[in-house]
Amino acid sequence: MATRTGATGKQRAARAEPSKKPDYAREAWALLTRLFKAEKGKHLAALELTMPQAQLLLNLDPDRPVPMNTLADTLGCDASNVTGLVDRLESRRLIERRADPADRRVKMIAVTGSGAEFRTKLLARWYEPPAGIAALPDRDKKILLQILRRAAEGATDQL
Amino acid sequence: MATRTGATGKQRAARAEPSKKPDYAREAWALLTRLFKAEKGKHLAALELTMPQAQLLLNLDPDRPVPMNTLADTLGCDASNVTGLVDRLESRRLIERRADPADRRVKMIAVTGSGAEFRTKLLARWYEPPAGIAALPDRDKKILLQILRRAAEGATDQL
DNA sequence: TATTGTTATACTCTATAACTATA
DNA sequence: TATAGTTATAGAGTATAACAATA
Repeated sequence: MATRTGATGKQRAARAEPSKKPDYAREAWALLTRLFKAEKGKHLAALELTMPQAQLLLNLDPDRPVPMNTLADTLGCDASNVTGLVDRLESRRLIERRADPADRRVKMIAVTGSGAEFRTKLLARWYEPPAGIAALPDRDKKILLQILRRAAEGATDQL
Repeated sequence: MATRTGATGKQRAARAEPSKKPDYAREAWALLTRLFKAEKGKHLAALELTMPQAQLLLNLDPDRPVPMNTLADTLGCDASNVTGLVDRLESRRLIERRADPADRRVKMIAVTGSGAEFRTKLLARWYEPPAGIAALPDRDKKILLQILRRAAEGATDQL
């Protein structure tokens, strides 16, 4: 949105043809886009996880097993898909299938002891800000968060 | 997140054990992490592209074909992988293989006419900031970018 | 009948190794 | 011999459809 072909306010010259005005938000987002790719990739490689496996693990509560179909909903994928993801994570002893006494069709996914430990490491890394951001003065970090929170409020259910 | 076991005013006490102090950068990054997943997913679905296909397309210059092996380097994947990606994109007539007169082993990947058009749409979407950020007052956007640029400078080659 | 999880099947992405055709 | 691209193969992610067990 906001093409604003008029060309008026700030930008003095630079009214060649498309009359591009500086798009701060777009540039910021482009910057972040590149960062994300690199950061998440590093974490996944370090922990030998794939993105879907990490998502599954992050969406588990070590204290409360969840049915596989709930997991499929949470991850936004088909149930048949969850079977495979759980298979692989279970083979690493990070999670395990448990019976549900209330409904014998259901299998509850629980985080194992070592899985909980592993998940803690994952969680610590996953939201760790990139070096450049972590190195910002506290004041900047605070402003950054304030602005993003404002953005989150503004969008109905964006964040 | 943020268990804040201490339970006090601002901070002051709260020196239970982990003594968690508010981590602005971490919270900001967590916020952004969720946003990215949703945003990029939307774009890819809308254009019927997979992430690697989008990356390939974005890394092409419509005005200058590149050898496949260069593409493999750029994408950071194996050459055998590029073969398949190019196959699928070529079957959609978005790109095409061309001979290199200088070296008959090489195949140059060029963007087709409709491919260039398609890529323009992709590019427009790809770095489009989320609604919440786009809706921020211009002043906030500007500050956001300034801070991120500072972060980019700070990190040797982070961004 | 409806639901939960699995299996069968079919794509895509990914890497490694082997192969072709060039250099 | 070395390099560019392909093919063969294998494992992971994904969805759809069919199926078994259980509600």
